[in-house]
Amino acid sequence: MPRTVDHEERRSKILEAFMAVAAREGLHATSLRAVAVEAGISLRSVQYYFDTKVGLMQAGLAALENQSNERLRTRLGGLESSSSARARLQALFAIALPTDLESRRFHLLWTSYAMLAMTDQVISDRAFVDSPNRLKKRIVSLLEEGKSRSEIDASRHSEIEASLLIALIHGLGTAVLVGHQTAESAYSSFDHYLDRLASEIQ
Amino acid sequence: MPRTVDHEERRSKILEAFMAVAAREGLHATSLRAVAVEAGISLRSVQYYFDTKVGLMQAGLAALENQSNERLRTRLGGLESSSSARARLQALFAIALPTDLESRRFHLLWTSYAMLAMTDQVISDRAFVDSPNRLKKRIVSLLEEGKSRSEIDASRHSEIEASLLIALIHGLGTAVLVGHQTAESAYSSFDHYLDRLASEIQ
DNA sequence: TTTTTCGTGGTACAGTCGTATCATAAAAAA
DNA sequence: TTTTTTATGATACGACTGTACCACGAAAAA
Repeated sequence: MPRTVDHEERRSKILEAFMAVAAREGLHATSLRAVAVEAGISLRSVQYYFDTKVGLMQAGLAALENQSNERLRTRLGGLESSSSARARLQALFAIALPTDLESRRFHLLWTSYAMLAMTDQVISDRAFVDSPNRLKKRIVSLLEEGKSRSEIDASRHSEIEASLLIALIHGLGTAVLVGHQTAESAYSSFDHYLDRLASEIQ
Repeated sequence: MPRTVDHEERRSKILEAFMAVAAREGLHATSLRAVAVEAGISLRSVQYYFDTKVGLMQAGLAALENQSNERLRTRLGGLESSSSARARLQALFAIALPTDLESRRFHLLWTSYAMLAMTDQVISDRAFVDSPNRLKKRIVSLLEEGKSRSEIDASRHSEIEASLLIALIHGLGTAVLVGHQTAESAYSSFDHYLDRLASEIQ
């Protein structure tokens, strides 16, 4: 068998092209031909490595979340459990806020996938539940650690606070993405929120 | 001139069909023919009242926001300035949370439009900035009123708090829409948030 | 009554899409 | 060396899509 090509390498190259096109033209307007051109290969090759378009889109979502997890892991790993809970939440926010190209891409595409999943049941994989669950657990343990160090009031309900934080981060991200807020005002708002989260209940 | 038909009535009928199809099939998969079938008219008539597809989509966004504003106005008008700030924020949240069909439709389509606007500049009208501005002003004045009644600590920055509230409402809405949270947990989380918003700073 | 304009139906056109098919070069297996 | 398998190219097909065009009934205007 002449396996002179690395399938995994080809697939990730195509997926990278897919995400690039999707971020530029929109997820709905991403054709197999455009992906092929972006990757510098023929349409047939895209078909070869991802049988159908649905397959490519599912793999695209998985790749998007993998990339995001990786990004979170590397950029947050440096100060994991060494810094304060507040510093780590600020770092998390800085990573998540769609300011640079990669986070913009993630926010845009993830939300597009989410809306797509509401009408096309083909997408609603476990990819949409695994990754957010992981993030929530991470934040919960972060809050618990903060409590144990008295950085966060112990009466806070970590599960609820984590849900609030995720929702807030996503909401501020969307606001920045569509231009309702500047990144600076979002940072400032989030800081206000953290002030209140850390402070004692009256 | 035989103007036996009410243009405005025809247009709103078509727009209603458009939103129904878009909510069911997805904004990206909404064809003029599908809208025509949904409205019970011919493709030609859709073309007649909305020259181009772009025109229909722009009018669709405007109709969506009008409908949402109307909904907010009528359902919130009853307790405007008579109830507490907290009660009004809870009512606002109940209206915005995508639980019933209409709010689900709004959240899904508005977010779809927002993502679409990131790649297609045809959509980025002032529709995307007018309506959110109006909502923010409404919340700001609501908070100011709450301050004047000592329901909300006077040291709160109303602009920032309004931004946080909008982001949180949107974020929780998305979480409920995609199934990351139940409506009940979202209500509970929002209540926790209001607790902290109302309480004194330590 | 004649003329003009409005509203609508039917349909054709050019383009794009995902998918399937056929051929073929290259490399491993025999 | 012969055979088989892998990877890729080129291309065709049917099903859409938005848009344009033509015709015609009806009702207002003349």
